[in-house]
Amino acid sequence: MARLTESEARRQQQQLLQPRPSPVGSSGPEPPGGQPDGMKDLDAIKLFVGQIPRNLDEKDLKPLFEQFGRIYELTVLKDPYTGMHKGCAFLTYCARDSAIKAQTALHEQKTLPGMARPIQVKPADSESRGGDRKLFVGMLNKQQSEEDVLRLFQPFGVIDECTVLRGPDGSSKGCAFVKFSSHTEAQAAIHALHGSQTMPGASSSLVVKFADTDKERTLRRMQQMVGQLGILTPSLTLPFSPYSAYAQALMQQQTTVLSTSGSYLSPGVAFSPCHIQQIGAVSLNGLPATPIAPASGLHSPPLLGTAAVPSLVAPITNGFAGVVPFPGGHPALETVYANGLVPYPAQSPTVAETLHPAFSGVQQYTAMYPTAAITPIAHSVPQPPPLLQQQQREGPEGCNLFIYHLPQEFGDTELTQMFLPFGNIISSKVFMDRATNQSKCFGFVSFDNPASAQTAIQAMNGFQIGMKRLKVQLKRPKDPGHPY
DNA sequence: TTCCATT
Repeated sequence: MARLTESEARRQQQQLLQPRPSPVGSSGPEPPGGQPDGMKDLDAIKLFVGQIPRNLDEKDLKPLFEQFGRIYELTVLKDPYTGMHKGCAFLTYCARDSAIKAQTALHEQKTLPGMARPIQVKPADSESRGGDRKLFVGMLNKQQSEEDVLRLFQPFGVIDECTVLRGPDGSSKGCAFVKFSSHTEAQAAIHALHGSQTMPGASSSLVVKFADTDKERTLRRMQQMVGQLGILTPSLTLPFSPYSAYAQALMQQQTTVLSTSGSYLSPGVAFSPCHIQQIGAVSLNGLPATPIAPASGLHSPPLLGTAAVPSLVAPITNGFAGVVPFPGGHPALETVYANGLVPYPAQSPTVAETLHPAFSGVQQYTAMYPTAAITPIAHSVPQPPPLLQQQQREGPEGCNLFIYHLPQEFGDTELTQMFLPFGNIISSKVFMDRATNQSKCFGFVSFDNPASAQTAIQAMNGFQIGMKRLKVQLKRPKDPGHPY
């Protein structure tokens, strides 16, 4: 709560500062009251500025850019809900010429303190018409540099940008982005190059396709997380499947993307609304929830609960691909789906029809997972941080969720895992009945930022598990004015 | 084998 008021105050302060002193480059004093922010040229260019340290705001950045001309508008991009600095900004000079000078002088030329990569100063996406022109290039070999890729693509048009993706150590990830000046050129390159050759050492032929959109990227990430959850928690996968929840969350995330092209989904994670209902039907029919969980059935195996979850947090929160401890998919996971649980006919079979094959799928799955198979995974995680052990730490206001209508079988671990994809979880707790040691079917999850909480609400509120629908809403803030 | 951010 302190954060919001702070940022509001800052915003107000900035507004007060609006009638600012005349910029360095301008001649003579401003006419009082006149020319509020000046006029911008009709052909002015809006610039995108990237790689800005998050502790710099407009007033910190102004001096850097003013030396190239009078600034018409400079806006640091912030998350609309949290006010969190996004590390980039939009900049428009009054004069087109200033923008060009700034781009020439600064783009990739200077690295701001604390940044790993040089500052980006280039026309904003909104400035360029012409839709898709950025390509993803896969199946390069790791020796190929930007120059090599450039050589490959130059014949098809003007290349605005060419980046080989690299790991933290600078080694190539075997793929690249190439941005052409037009969609047509990009299309031509795809046509000519995709599958055209196999780079020495690459496992298959060159991939050239349009790069993922933001939406596709988000989806892809969630899918990766879903995959990891399945690997980490085989005992939880069925029948109260986080899969079904995530599947629906995924469905909600995407609007038209998947409905038109589901081709890039792997079979194992391709869901349809029909399949989700099937999974729901299974759970409401009272299948044993966690076949290899300890006797109580209320808690997950400690190894999973304490070790596996934090290991998942790392890649989500800091994006270090290198720390993901479980490369590749899991064959057993495929098996479940291959054995008829998910791929039902689309007709809407009766409950009786769905129950049997689903049940056999469960049996088969658990049979392949003696606990011994899980243990090495948990052990591979060094120093399990006591993430779940800590007492209910509340997040800031707006970060804490109340979740009701949880399945009886859900414990803290399940709750945590269900909400992991939406952000960094500070704490999560399912409330238990003291007398019976049974879940009260509600709990709390705290994120470290309100945006994650909102995302989680959007994705999970109303989600159907079995006969119940989750209620996911902000926890009522403790109001000191109303002690009761 | 999908990136650092695009109001």
